[in-house]
Amino acid sequence: MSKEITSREQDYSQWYNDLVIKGGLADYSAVRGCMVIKPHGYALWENMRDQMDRMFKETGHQNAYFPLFVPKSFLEKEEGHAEGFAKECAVVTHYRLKADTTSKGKLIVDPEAKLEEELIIRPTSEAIIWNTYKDWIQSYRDLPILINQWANVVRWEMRTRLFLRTAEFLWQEGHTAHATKEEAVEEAEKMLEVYATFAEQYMALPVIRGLKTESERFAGAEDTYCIEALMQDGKALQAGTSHFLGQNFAKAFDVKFLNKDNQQEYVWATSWGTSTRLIGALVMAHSDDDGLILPPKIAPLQVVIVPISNKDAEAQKKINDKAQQLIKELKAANVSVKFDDNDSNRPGWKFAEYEMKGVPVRIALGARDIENNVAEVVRRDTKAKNSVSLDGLTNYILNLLNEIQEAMFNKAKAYQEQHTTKVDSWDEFEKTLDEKAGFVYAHWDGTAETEEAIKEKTKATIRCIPLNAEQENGKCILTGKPSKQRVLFARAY
RNA sequence: CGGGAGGUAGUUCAGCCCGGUAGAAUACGUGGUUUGGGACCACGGGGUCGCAGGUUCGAAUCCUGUCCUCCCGACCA
Repeated sequence: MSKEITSREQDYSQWYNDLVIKGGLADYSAVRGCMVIKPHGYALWENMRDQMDRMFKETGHQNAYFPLFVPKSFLEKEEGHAEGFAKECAVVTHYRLKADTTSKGKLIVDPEAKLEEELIIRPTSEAIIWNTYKDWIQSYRDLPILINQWANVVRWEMRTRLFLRTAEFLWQEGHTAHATKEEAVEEAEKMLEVYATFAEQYMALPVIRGLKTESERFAGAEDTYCIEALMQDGKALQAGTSHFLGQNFAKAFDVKFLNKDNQQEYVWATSWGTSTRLIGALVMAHSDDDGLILPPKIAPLQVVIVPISNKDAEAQKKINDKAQQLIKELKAANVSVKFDDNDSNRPGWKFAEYEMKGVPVRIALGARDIENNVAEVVRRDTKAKNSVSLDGLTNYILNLLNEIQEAMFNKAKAYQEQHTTKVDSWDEFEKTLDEKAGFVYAHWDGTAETEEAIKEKTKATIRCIPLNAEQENGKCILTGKPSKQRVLFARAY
């Protein structure tokens, strides 16, 4: 990342937008606040989705699908939930258009076709799902219900940004119902760990696991667990959340079950979600000025082979034959590989193009290499070039992909550690945020007022109260009141 | 909703101050030469200058209105 970019927020925004657009992930669309996810970006999402889906299934969940439309009255039922989302809902009021008799070729909303009850385009699905669970649950034998849905949701945000905050986005949302509080809490914590594992092992993105403060909690939740990641501009990004919903939705939708003692009880609930925002996290955490750098485990394309064309037909044939053989071997080893022999672009153009797209490994093959029985192998993360023997090249590539995956995580981890600071005074706190940015661990007196005052003064928020953190007596940096544990502060997206 | 910058070719933009034939780069098409870090030559297609009024012999350019986009704030479980 260039120095100029760190210095100004606007430049960083520009840098990020360029990476997303030139990296071929997505583009702005004709619809305000919505983006077009292009094939490269969608393939990346599919890889992430498939991996997470496997992990959900391994933890006993099943997929299902619920309606896009939520009747307004459903959304109203859980008060906190309704308030939290009311300001950003798209609303369907009519079901028909008709020709405008005063203006040829134009359509108007048919006033005759007004819906009796407005439909809200889901900003999240708790309401419609709990309305359904009511019919599914009678006895403790019906529990737990462990369901996940892959879907799109709409939140009418005032300001949007590619992947990070779009009006419509793709996500998964898990919704579970349990017989006991303990089981529900365990579920929420288990899914947080699934997210953290996915982020760290697949996205090469180190995260901090924690609990949100009351003011940052999900609308309708008792507790919100989250994973927080650090971006290269020193700002934090919430990368996934898992909520313990208590009995709030069960009470709102009257979902009771008969327990073993033949007594009616409200069901305990969780919900958890991650979205295409993770792609934004990936871009901001790993990329450099030459483009995206994608972790091998989720990169849509892991290896690209660029032939260095040659006028000599025989030499050219040798290059192509060798490339085909390589492709066969790599594919057999489950590596996704592309041979770009498109003649309309020269090698240099291709090098730059695949760097922009973040392909982890590039192999260049020219007549000179064939003569020496080698290939030029370049890794995207460090740009290191190596001349590698063609014998055993497939094994070399397999090892290299693993090495890149690991190196990317280590680099991001080191960055996070370097940009994590413990502070004990207000001056130190402000100075760190302004001059160093990143995560800041500090003591807080536990009140919402102090949290708000700190946000007001510095724009920094409490990202989370870290889980399993050491207990330590200290004084709140703002009020000086006693505190037992440091919390994680940062300026955030 | 406040502050700022913009809307001209598919894209990025120049031209506007000082009114007079609609421009560049890039992308695209055809042909050729090329190919080890974003090639070159030739020819070609492509724009009612955001929209609506006004001033003028004449408006991308000046005036008024209006719509939209982007960035920064506000907002954002």
